[in-house]
Amino acid sequence: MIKKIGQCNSLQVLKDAKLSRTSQRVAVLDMLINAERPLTVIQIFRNINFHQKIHKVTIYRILSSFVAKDIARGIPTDEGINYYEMACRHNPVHAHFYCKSCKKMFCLDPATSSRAIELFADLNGFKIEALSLNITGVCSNCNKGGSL
Amino acid sequence: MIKKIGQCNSLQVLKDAKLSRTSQRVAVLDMLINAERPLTVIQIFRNINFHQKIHKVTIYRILSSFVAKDIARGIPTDEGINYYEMACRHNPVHAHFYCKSCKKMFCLDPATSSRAIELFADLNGFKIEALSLNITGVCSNCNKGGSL
DNA sequence: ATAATAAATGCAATTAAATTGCAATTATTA
DNA sequence: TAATAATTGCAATTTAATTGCATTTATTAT
Ligand SMILES: [Mn+2]
Ligand SMILES: [Mn+2]
Ligand SMILES: [Zn+2]
Ligand SMILES: [Zn+2]
Repeated sequence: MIKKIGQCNSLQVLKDAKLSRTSQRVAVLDMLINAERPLTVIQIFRNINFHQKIHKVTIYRILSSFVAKDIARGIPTDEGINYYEMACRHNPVHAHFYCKSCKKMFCLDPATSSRAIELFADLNGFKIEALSLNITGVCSNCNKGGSL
Repeated sequence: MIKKIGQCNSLQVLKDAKLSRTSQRVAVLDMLINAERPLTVIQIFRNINFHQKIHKVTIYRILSSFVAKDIARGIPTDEGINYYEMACRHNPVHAHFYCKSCKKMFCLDPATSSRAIELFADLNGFKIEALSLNITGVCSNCNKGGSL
């Protein structure tokens, strides 16, 4: 499991991506930048709306715009829920672990992840747009009754 | 990409799993056994209902029972749709390629897949229940205008 | 073979994530 | 500061999947 290291400046990220600077986008982006794990739309919605009111649909649209601009990436679970994380240079594509118990998603070691990903580098004729390696199970905290 | 080799007998599979033998279960199971790629509920529904009437909800429930008994496994896509394939001894867990264009899912080489999967074998304290390695993109057929 | 019991199915209604249309608001640019 | 373009809020919709319940079908015991 890794911890986020690299930090980005949300205003700079938006400027580079040529996305207009709205308070909603800044709020969502700051949340992604500071998150220590991928977040769902609902998690972002709840956290932001503690202080600021943003419509849920807006968060869907903001995240879609981030994904389109390669600012963020979406990680779908077995259970059909999308988690989002930064897709900046500090955070290359990597594998994830999803805990069915606490519903948290953990980022897995990027070195091991990239070794796995490289194995599928040449699927001749097939154009690869995204690769996801997801493990589902129960996290160590939940295993020892941590969710109580 | 691989082709299905191993065959199973649907009646025997149901008996071994202690699932009662209904015409609906036999139809769904035969379809999975003979499929050359994973199928969605809708695909199964359409194919079966060409000759036999089965309610869509029944297919959902049948597939859930198959997954619970490890007869089949579900493979979710980026787009939130579940594909199903046999989970018998002839078909170990492996990676998949999902074509966004034609919506077909392809099974990838199980040898390469298992090498990738082994890399994540020991996540200490984390109980692994499922592992999925999914690549999304455009298949070779669609790449050369095959979907036209 | 028949009756009793248990399981599976069909149908309608529901859930929940995600998407869309459109009017109102906000940001960018000239 | 005004004009233009983009974004947001809200309501309605879409769609995969799930649930409750009455009916039908399969399994089991007699
Ligand atoms: Mn991650
Ligand atoms: Mn497969
Ligand atoms: Zn957990
Ligand atoms: Zn294709």
